[in-house]
Amino acid sequence: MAKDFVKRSENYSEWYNELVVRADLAENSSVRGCMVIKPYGYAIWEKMRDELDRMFKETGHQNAYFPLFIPKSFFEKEAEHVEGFAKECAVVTHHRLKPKRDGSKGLEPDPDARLEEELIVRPTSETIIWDTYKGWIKSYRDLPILCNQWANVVRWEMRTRMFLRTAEFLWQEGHTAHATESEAVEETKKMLEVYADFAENYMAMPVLKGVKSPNERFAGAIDTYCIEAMMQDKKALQAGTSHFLGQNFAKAFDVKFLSKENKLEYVWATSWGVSTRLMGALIMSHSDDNGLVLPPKLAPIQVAIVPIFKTEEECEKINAEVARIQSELKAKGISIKFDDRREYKPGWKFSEYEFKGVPVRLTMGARDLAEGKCEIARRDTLEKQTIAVEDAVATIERLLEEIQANLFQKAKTFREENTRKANTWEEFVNILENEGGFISAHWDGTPETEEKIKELTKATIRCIPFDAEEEEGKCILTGKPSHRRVIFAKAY
RNA sequence: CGGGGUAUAGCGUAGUCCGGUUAUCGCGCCACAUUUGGGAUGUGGAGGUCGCAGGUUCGAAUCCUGCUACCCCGACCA
Repeated sequence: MAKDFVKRSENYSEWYNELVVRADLAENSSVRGCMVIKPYGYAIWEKMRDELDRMFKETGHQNAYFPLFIPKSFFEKEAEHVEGFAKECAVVTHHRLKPKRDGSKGLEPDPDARLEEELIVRPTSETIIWDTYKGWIKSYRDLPILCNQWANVVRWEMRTRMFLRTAEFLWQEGHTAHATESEAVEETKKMLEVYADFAENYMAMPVLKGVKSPNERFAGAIDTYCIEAMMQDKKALQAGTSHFLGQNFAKAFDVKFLSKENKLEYVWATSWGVSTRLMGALIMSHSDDNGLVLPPKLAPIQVAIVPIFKTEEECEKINAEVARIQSELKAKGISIKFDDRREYKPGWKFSEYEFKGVPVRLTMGARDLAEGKCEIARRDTLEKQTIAVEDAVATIERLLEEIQANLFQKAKTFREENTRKANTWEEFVNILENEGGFISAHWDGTPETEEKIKELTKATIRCIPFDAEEEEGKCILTGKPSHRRVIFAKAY
């Protein structure tokens, strides 16, 4: 079974170049470009979802749910939005099947059951939500509306990649409505901060915060803010986006309100989302040749306890000793898997918890028991130490914090080591070819130049960092003046 | 949608060019025994519409035609 994991996961190696991850999180289903997320993988998603959900609620948001199907006409109302999504929609045209008319076996859509108007399986919910908000908003007293939705969406991509780009994926999408532009902009920024906080403090994944260039902007947005992370193969991954939509959707769906000044005004909007792509980001940020490495705050199992015994009598004695440690850890809210399965040998279990990314493993055998000791192993560094049983709880608690901090620091150092400045085109191309990673460089600010650079090198502007310093320089491609550096990289 | 490739047991595969005994091997699975501090060993066993549909042939995993699905490279994208 274990080796089976290894073989299958060789498919994942493309994510890491040389890295091989033995993680049995998901598998392709027979449906094109979709994936089945297996229980252990889903447990990680649930941990992420629960933390994000808590953060959303702490910032004043509520959950709601909107329909999966969106009438085609809704998409036609916002010009840029249609253009952005029209090429990748799943379209429902019929509501009934019947046996094939030519008598061959199989079914076909019943021509009599054709829908008057086609339904689109949501690729994102702006349109149906704004159509709904129209009925909710009459006065400034109805604002702001701060809703979030946990849902699945479908985008019929030409090419799919496990976790990063599947035809159907799980995500959350926040959609807010505000009375003023400044309040909406503030909301957009606030939610980007929530994402950055989550990425860095829970996923232990450092991110760059910034604004997207026009080419990379969300279809229908005035501005798209994003967090960008660097994976272990030095490619960039967009981990989350927060969009300031201006009054585009309010105008398209005619959502107006009476202000305090008794004037009829269009509503200001934002939307923001993160998806199961974060699972890919998590895997690609920390994993090593032995499998997954999970940050303790998101690990479904934080501590695995493996007793080693020959006889049932030994087993009982060890279990009794371990039970105490277990109940103390549980009281502190630490999740534990106590594994005294007879079916597998200890070595097998060690490997299993390693490729599942369990942060800490506690092992106790007859030898330890006699000496009042146990062995503690940490997943991030693979170090093992033997300690006194009475120190186990405190040691594990400290280790979990240490691992969380260490993973973040390691990823941050890696990113810093692989972020370089380029001042000329030669330098730029040279870094891309030989080093990879992020490149901080000047750009003349035009979409044409960005497009040209992408064509020549496959590198795109990941973001214009919020903290970019004012600095006079020349565009690496055109030599035209520029006032700040932007971040280029090859991206997923 | 363009270019290239693949489809044989739960997984990974040999055999296909050049048609011919009972379709190969490894992992996994089941039983028993010995094992248990880093993925145990031995013996025995179960498991197959050779992607689907036609065709050629005495005979097809193998040759021909059509279809479908998946993978890789492009264009697209969270």
